[in-house]
Amino acid sequence: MTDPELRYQAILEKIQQRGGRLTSHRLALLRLLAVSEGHPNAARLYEELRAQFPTISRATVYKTLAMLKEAGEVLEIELHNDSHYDGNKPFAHPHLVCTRCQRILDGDELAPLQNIGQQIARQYGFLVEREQVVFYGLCPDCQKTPEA
Amino acid sequence: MTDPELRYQAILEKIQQRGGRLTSHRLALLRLLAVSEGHPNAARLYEELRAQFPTISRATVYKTLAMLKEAGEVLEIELHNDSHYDGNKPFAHPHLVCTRCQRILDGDELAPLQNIGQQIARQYGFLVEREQVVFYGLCPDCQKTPEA
DNA sequence: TAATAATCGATAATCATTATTTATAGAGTA
DNA sequence: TACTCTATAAATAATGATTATCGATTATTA
Repeated sequence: MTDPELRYQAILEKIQQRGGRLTSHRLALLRLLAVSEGHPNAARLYEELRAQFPTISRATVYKTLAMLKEAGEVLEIELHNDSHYDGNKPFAHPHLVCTRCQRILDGDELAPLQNIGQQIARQYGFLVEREQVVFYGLCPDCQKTPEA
Repeated sequence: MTDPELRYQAILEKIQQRGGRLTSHRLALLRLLAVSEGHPNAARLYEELRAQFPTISRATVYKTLAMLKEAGEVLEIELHNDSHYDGNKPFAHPHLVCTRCQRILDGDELAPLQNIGQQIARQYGFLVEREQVVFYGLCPDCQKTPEA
C-alpha cells in the first residue's frame, strides 16, 4: 500500500498535466479516493462529500470519477448496478466481494490470472483489452461469525 | 451444446416441480432462452416477445428471469447496467465480450480458472460462492476487419 | 361448483447514471 | 484593475434499467 499522501499528490499532478481544474469539490473527492481504505461507490462518496459541501451534486461525483477513470487514475469495479472505485490500485486486478459484510478485498497475487490474456488469445483467438474479475463469497472475518 | 428442445423440456419441468405456472408468456420466454444461440438481455427478450404478445410487460420478463435464476436454470451475466442471460449453461463460467460487435462468447475450458476457488481459499481464506469473470476485447471476427 | 390461496402481470415508482444547461474560473487585453 | 472571452465545472433535468405494489387470474380444495 502506497502512502496515501503520495497517492493524493500523484493523482493531483496527473489532473494538472491534463489541464483539469482543481476545485475544492474535486480536491475533496481526490482526497477521499487516495485516503480511503476501502473501495467506495458513488453514493458513498457523495454522502461523505455532502458533509463538507452541502451543495455538491451527484453529477459532479460521477463526472469526476469518469475523468479520473479516463486518466487511468481510478479503477471502476463494476458490480451489478453499484460500481465501486479503487483509487489506490488503478490497474486491473481481481476482487473478492463479501456477500455478508459487503467488504471488497483485493485479490491480486493470484498466479493463475497473471497470464490469462495470453491463454485466451491462444485458445479462443480473442484479444483481451480489459477485464472484470469478481469473486463473491465470505471473507475470513464473516466465516468466523455465524449467520446473523 | 445440448439439444435446444431437450433444454427447453428441462427448464419446463424444473418450473413445474417448483410449482410455478406455465403461462403462454412464460413458455415463449423459456423457448427463447433454450433456443437462442446468444446471450440476450432483458430488453432483447422483451422486444422479441412483444412480436408475439403485444401486451407483455417488462416486469414479466424480469420476474421470470429472476425466478429462473433462483431455480438455477439461467445464469445472469452481470454487465455494467445491462445484464445478459445464459439459458444453456446455467453454471458459472467466464465470458468474453467483444467491445465492437457486442457478441458474448463462452470462455469455459480455461484451465487456470478451473480450481481458482481452492487457491483463493488457501491464499486469502476467502470462501468463494459465486463468480463473475468477464474479459472485454476483440473477437476473432472483429480483429479481421479494420475499425469502422 | 364455490371458496380459498397463491402467483401472475401491468402500472407506477425508484435509483443509478448521463445529457443538457447554466455558472464560474482563468486567460488575455486594454 | 476592469472587462471581455473561452473552456471547463457543476447543477438541473432527463433517461433507462429494474423493482414494488396491487388488482386480476389461475389453481386447489372442499
